[in-house]
Amino acid sequence: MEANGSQKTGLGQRRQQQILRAAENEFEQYGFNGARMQRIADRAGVPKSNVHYYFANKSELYDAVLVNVVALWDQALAPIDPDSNPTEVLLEYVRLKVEFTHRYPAATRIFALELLHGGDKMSKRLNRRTCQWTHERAAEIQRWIDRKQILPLNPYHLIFMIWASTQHYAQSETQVRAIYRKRSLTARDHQQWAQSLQVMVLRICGLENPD
Amino acid sequence: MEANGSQKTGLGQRRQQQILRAAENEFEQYGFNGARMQRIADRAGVPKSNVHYYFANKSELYDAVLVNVVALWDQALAPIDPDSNPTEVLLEYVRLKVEFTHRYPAATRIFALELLHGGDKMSKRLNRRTCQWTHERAAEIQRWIDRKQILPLNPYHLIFMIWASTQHYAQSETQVRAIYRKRSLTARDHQQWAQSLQVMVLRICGLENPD
DNA sequence: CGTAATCCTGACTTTTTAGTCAATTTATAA
DNA sequence: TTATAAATTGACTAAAAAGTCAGGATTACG
Repeated sequence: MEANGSQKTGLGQRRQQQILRAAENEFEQYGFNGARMQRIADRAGVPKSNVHYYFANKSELYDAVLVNVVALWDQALAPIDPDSNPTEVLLEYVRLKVEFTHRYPAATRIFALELLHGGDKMSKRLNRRTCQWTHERAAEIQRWIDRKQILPLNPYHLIFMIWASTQHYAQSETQVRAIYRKRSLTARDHQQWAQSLQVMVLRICGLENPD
Repeated sequence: MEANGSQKTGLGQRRQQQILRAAENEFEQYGFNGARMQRIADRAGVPKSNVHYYFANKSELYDAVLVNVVALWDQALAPIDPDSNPTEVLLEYVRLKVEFTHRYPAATRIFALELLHGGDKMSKRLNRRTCQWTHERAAEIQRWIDRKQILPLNPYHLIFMIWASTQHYAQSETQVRAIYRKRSLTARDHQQWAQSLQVMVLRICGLENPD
């Protein structure tokens, strides 16, 4: 009768995933407090009690969604070859970050919502990883500055600027759409945004070669 | 008995403001759905029924809060002398925007929350004003480019980058604090952020004079 | 004063929503 | 085939929150 990790059939697993996806959309759109168990059930096409069969309560369901979100973020932090030169690293990172935002808008928005609400429910683990990643990256940037490979600047501020900007199309999509008078933002819109951001970052670092 | 705009005494007006401020904090912290009328009453130090005396229901109270937020935003959009040169305009705008974010964190976060939720409740009026302002500013930037006063770039993207970055300290305060290992962000933190952003924007536009 | 308008409030009702449970169906595997 | 576990579900309960209201207190003002 219990559900906690004791699914035997693949069918149960699939149903659980189906509910999880429905929940992700609901939480993205309404946030934790605005989300309704009934609507999540409706989205998943199952009765509400079936949702409770797999997830004891709303918090547990939200936590399960956050696990996915956090896993995605971990992945987004992962790469970047330390042997590359500053230009390559920066271009690649901006491109990846914009692509991520475009590909996982739900995860991006849920993350943003969590931060706005103080990130209490966000796992401590992610926080530690993010901080560590940031300090390492900042140190790397500082090394570039020391070696005169890029213009001097506050490394943390460069990282913040990239984060803030890359997420902008997801976080403020409404505003951007209103200004462009568009119903939705296409892959092309995101590509152009990525390109502009790349140019900006290179100019900030004095890396643009004007040919 | 009715309250709608029929206050005679200044005392009633003051009480209404007091409730409005309490509501602003509550909505900032919990969002519309997470906000509780009881907690708003507690914050304001009055019984719940007194809140209902001034605001018929939660939505009406939220709308009243949004009116203030929108008014602040209007104000933030207002200035900028068209006769100034690009450098002056950009420096001043970045400084103003960061200062605004620091001075009115509640308004900034409520606005961000609204955008994340699609901005349905945000007045159409603000939207039109914002769009108009943006198009005017973009045209102005385009003129600078045409006259070779600044390097070529997508004017809208420059505006988005400034918006996204200037708001970052309010929207992702949790993350920034975690990285800096600080309990709160001071005026000094914001000043330094403003300065960094100013340098970045100037470099993006090719306006930095390295003396 | 007096009285009328405004303001205030505790106790209440209503609505919404999360969460439970017993009964039933469906799948699994000996 | 049949015993057992897993999955499903409608009808229910409990809790939380919004919202109402009658009557009391306070204030403005002639």
